[in-house]
Amino acid sequence: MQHQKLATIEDVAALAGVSIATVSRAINEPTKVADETRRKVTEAIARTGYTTNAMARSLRMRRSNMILILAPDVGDPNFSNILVGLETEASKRGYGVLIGNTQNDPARETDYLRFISSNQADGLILFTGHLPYGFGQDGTEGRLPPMVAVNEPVPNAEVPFVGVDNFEGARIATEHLISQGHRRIAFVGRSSAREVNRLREEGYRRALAGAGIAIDPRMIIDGDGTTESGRAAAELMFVRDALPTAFFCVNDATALGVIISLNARHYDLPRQFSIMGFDDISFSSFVTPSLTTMKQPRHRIGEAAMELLLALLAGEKPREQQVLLRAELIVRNSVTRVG
Amino acid sequence: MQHQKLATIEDVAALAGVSIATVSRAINEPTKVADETRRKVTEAIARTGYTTNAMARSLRMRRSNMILILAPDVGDPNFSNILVGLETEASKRGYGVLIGNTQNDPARETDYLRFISSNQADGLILFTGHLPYGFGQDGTEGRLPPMVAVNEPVPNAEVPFVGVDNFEGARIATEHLISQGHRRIAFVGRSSAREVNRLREEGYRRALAGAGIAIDPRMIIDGDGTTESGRAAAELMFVRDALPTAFFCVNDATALGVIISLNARHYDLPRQFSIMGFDDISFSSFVTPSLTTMKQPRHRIGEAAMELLLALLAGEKPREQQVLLRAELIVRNSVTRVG
DNA sequence: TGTGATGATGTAAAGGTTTTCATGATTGAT
DNA sequence: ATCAATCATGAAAACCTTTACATCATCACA
Repeated sequence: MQHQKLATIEDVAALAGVSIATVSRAINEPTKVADETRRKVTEAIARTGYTTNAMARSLRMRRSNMILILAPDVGDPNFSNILVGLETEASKRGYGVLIGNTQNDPARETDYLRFISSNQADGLILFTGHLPYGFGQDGTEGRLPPMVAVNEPVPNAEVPFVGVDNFEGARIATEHLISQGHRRIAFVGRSSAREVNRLREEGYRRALAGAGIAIDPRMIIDGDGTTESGRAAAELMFVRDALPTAFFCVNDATALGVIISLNARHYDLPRQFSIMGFDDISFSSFVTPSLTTMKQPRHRIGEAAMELLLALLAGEKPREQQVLLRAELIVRNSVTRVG
Repeated sequence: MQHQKLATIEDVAALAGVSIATVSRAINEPTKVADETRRKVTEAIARTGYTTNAMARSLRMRRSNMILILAPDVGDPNFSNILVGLETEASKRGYGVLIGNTQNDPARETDYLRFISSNQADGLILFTGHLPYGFGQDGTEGRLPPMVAVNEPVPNAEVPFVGVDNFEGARIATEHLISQGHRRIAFVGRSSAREVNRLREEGYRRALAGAGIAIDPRMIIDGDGTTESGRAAAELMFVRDALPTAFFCVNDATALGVIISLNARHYDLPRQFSIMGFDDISFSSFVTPSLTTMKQPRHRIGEAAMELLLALLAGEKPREQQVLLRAELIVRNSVTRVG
């Protein structure tokens, strides 16, 4: 390009009057070179404006110091906040992050593997909940790079997972509703296909059982986690004519749907119904009534995941197969005392 | 690492019984090699599972096929949706995207330059609104890589800009309010420091002027674009006792603040006040009343920016210094007819 | 048949590092 | 004074490509 030719290690060596090997050592293992020599090299580097060519370095070292992040939807706000944590930690350790938006398209997933197989990335962070399509096929078998799953665990695979403790979080959320006097508590968002939903339902059940409250199957409504599914679920409850005093929703998006439905029916919230969410996404504090919810420590999840991946990369064995971080109860206005 | 040794071009050449030069050509300029030879090479590649080593390739070609994206806040939802467009277009053209979260920290900005100076990235997308701190200093002067600014133009620099047409969008928004019978229209979010705010205010003024409505300086309120600033602005109007019938807010976050303030004062929206936003961020459709706003074509902005950068990279001269995309009026419930 | 052009392939250099191994110098111990 | 150990440095190989240049065969045309 228009780049004028950059200084190479040879230019530095010439200017400092030493060999390129010495320059390399002065940069990477400063203790192994004499003080005086190091001084000369340092000065020569400053004078030439030398920066080491990452490509040559990666070629030689067989590692790129890059991490590939594979996510089904980069636009998802839940993703982007974790990304901040991932990026922060990576950058701190001298790694760069490469991002791949798969849209759940197998072709794109496969396509991104070239970054791995061509040595452009040393490790992999998976938001997809499954191994990239194309792994474990033909010759690539067994050449899986170090990787860590975030957000969504990878079933049937030895991939360490970092995420929020959904079971425990859901239990705490439900217990909060119980502590406010609620006995008829709906769970909105049952889905056997989604591990996250399953775990949150488990936590809900555990809390009810712990309080000696019998579980009413009519209080458990299917849902896929979208706002629309929350709206539909609330409507369904009116049809069934089995009304709770509180809705525990599998996530904030679902809770929003429930609120929209109840507002449309002109109920006075939270006086007539309490709503509890999970995730604490950005608009949860702005909706009316503002949403009481469980906050995911997204930044820390990102940091922890990257930390784990870099440890793996350094050859350490993971001590645990999963790292679960605690969700935090955020009390706002959508839950109120009853009875 | 645990990676077993990968096949190199030499393995392929040996298996196909040709030289490595021929293999390289078969891959990169297939027409330049005989049909029969190409067939043999293709088969050998399949058999060995060969993928070309990107590092060696980049080293030799002096280009990495990577784009660095520098953003002050990767968690910002406005950013992440543009990112999807950037990524889509890049990926389609065989480029990868590297992301750098600067948090407006000069040290981090400088740090990310190593990706450029070490040849790890060929071009730069800037969300920061200014050249990275450290550019144009000392020796690096004049070694600016191809770059494109997005979201926020870079003042006093020859950096092509891709973004929404703020002036025109604000004009359309204000005209919409006028078409609904509004005459007393406030502008919330004046800021001389922010180019975006300045342009939107310009559009607002033009629309009023076009309709022959005199501008009342009490109707123009300062604000930095945050939700809190919107709330404060609305409160200020009550103090001043100079009330409009409609608020045109510099962005949706500000509009949200205005809505929160009006709701808290128990006004019936939109009957008593109309509110118009700008941006169409995710929760705008969920707030009550749902927000009438101007939608930024974020995906297309991303695509257009990447397209432009890749053209620059290919040596083309940009035809225009800026590419402005039209915002689209999204009519929801927060604006109603008056008078 | 001879000549020049065209086409397919191979040889080798270049790209910029890191690192092994060798070399000499210096130090410390005997 | 001798020998071994340590230390600082340099020469050169290796990492894996792409590509300029050379070679050789083939073909068309005179």
